[in-house]
Amino acid sequence: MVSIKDVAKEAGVSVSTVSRALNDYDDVKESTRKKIQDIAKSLGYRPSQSARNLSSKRKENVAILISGLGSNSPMDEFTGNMLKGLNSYIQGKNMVIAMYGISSKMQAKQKLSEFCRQYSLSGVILAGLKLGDPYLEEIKYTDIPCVGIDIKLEGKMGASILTNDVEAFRDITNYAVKKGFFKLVLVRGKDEAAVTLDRYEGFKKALKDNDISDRDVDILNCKFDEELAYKNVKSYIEKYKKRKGRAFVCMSDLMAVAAARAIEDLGYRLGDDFLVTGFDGIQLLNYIKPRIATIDQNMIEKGYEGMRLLIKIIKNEEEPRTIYIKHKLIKGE
Amino acid sequence: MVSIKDVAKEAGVSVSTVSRALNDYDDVKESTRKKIQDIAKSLGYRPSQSARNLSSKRKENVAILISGLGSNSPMDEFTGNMLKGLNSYIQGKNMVIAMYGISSKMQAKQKLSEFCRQYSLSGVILAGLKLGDPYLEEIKYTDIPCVGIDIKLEGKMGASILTNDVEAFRDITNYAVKKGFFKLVLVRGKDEAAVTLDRYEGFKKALKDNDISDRDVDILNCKFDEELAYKNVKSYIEKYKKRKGRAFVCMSDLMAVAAARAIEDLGYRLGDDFLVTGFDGIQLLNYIKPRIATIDQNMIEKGYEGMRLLIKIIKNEEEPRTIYIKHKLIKGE
DNA sequence: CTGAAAGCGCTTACAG
DNA sequence: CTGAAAGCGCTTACAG
Repeated sequence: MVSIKDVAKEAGVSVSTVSRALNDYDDVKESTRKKIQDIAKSLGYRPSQSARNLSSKRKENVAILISGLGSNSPMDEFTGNMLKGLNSYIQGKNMVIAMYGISSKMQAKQKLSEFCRQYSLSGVILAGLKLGDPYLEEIKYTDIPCVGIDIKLEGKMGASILTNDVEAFRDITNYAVKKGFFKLVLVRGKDEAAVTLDRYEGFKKALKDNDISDRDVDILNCKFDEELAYKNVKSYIEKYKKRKGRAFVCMSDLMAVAAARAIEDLGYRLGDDFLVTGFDGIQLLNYIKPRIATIDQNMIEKGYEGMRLLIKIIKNEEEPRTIYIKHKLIKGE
Repeated sequence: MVSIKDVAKEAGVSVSTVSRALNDYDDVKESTRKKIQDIAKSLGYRPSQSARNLSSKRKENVAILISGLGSNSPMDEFTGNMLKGLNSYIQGKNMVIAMYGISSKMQAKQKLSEFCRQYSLSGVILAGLKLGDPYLEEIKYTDIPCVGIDIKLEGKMGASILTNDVEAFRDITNYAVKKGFFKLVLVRGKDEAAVTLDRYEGFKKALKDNDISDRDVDILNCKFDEELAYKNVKSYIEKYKKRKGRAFVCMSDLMAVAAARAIEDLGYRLGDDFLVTGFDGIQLLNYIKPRIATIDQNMIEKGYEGMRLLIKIIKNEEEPRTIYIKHKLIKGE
């Protein structure tokens, strides 16, 4: 295995010169640099990251820490796309990102700062964190740049990449109303999720936008559970048989798909008798007919922006901040 | 940041003793070890991986190298689930896995051995590799343990985790026949893909199993392309209007979904007039009615086994070899 | 512009 | 059972 020494020997210079030449220090004669670069290349020399981490202070090692990876359930589309986004940013930048699974349990055992020291990390992206996770608290006081995906990070080093759930849900609700459905049924997510509250706020804003009174609104608490959504929507319709013309405004696509199924199973026609809208923008919707309107959260973009911001923060070229990724309304049929 | 020195000082011993105590060497007095462990814990000490990599020969750093991550398309379910599987193996094992995107282009620029040296890797899992990728050739002669997911790796250090595509496709074809469909239409993938050839072989075996002659078989070349499958199936049926009772045996679920759509769009009934079978076991099928029969490739298990095998090989507890992950026939409606 | 030298935080023969 | 010391492969003040 070829080390910096081999390059130095071959080039007839000292290791310090090799190091400076390869790291683009400007106090190296151009001809020397050229020679060293050529030799390094021909030898297939690659500096050991470990040695670098050990000797250098300024390092740019980043990692994505994902909570909930260890389980045996299929990977959700959001996380997958976010990973894609991360990687598309560093692609070609000669960078590398490590991925670590962090359960709530392990967060309790090892502090984030310890973790970062152990793996020489100078910044992390955090995904899948839940309210109440230990790292959330620690981040408030840490000096390691952290970027939260879909979770608000506090503290002077905490940055966040979010969807503006309030506005997004307001948009989709307004869309339903514009389609002519003035009586709304909110298919709601679970209360513990921060997004539920935001989306609910957006819902209420849309009500105000359209002067819709609470009497024209019902709420089905479905906790982001498909089966529950199916059951609740079904029994809701059965209960109020004659009351067609309602829009089921759902807080997730999966609940929307379940709602649509319930409606069709009862013999009603989608988009006509009832309207269903979703939220998330998952692939599945491309295969369900008629097309359900939804909000695309643009997870690839979130991953990309998260990575970009993290790098900039580490390089001191940007300040930690919250970035809202533009959502996109996808119309239905 | 607390280092091994801090622990040593606090414990009143030398750093060598701390190192040996924490690494479970057996030449340390039990009381000393206990004291050191307690102090290390209370101080929140974590050994620096970089320092370890540099000083120690035996290391167990592993990484997953994924080709095709840099693109902007959504992450496919297979890769996502495979990642889940990997992580579920190392979960709780106090291990960590790095993830690197490797395009074909970058493979040409940096040899695998150089890559592994740069990041102190003692073994890698390779996913998404295509026939003809540079690393495939290099692996034949490398001494770094490599595990290929869904790709056959050669050489004394090459291991592979595969689906037995021949048997799996034979199974699903037999299933179609058992359902009473003796006239088969193979909806074929692209020729360049290794799996296409294997699945075709399985298809032919099933023909033999059931004494089906070539005259009762048609082949639609659809290249794993949904639109092509839709078009081809549609025009095929239109051409032979009266010939109902055929089974479209598809080499992928997505093509199967397209085929099913084509059939329904023509006004025929699925499972009755025509049968459609898939291959892969993607989530989408859970939402399409009637349920399309398929083969579940069990990607989570593949990731899990890949990780397990790699670790064992590195520890010299198992030899590199090919493992076929059991596929599962999922019946349709 | 270049080199000698210290040092990063560990591990591991070696000596006792 | 324990410690002193060398060494892993780099980076970076410092001297010239």
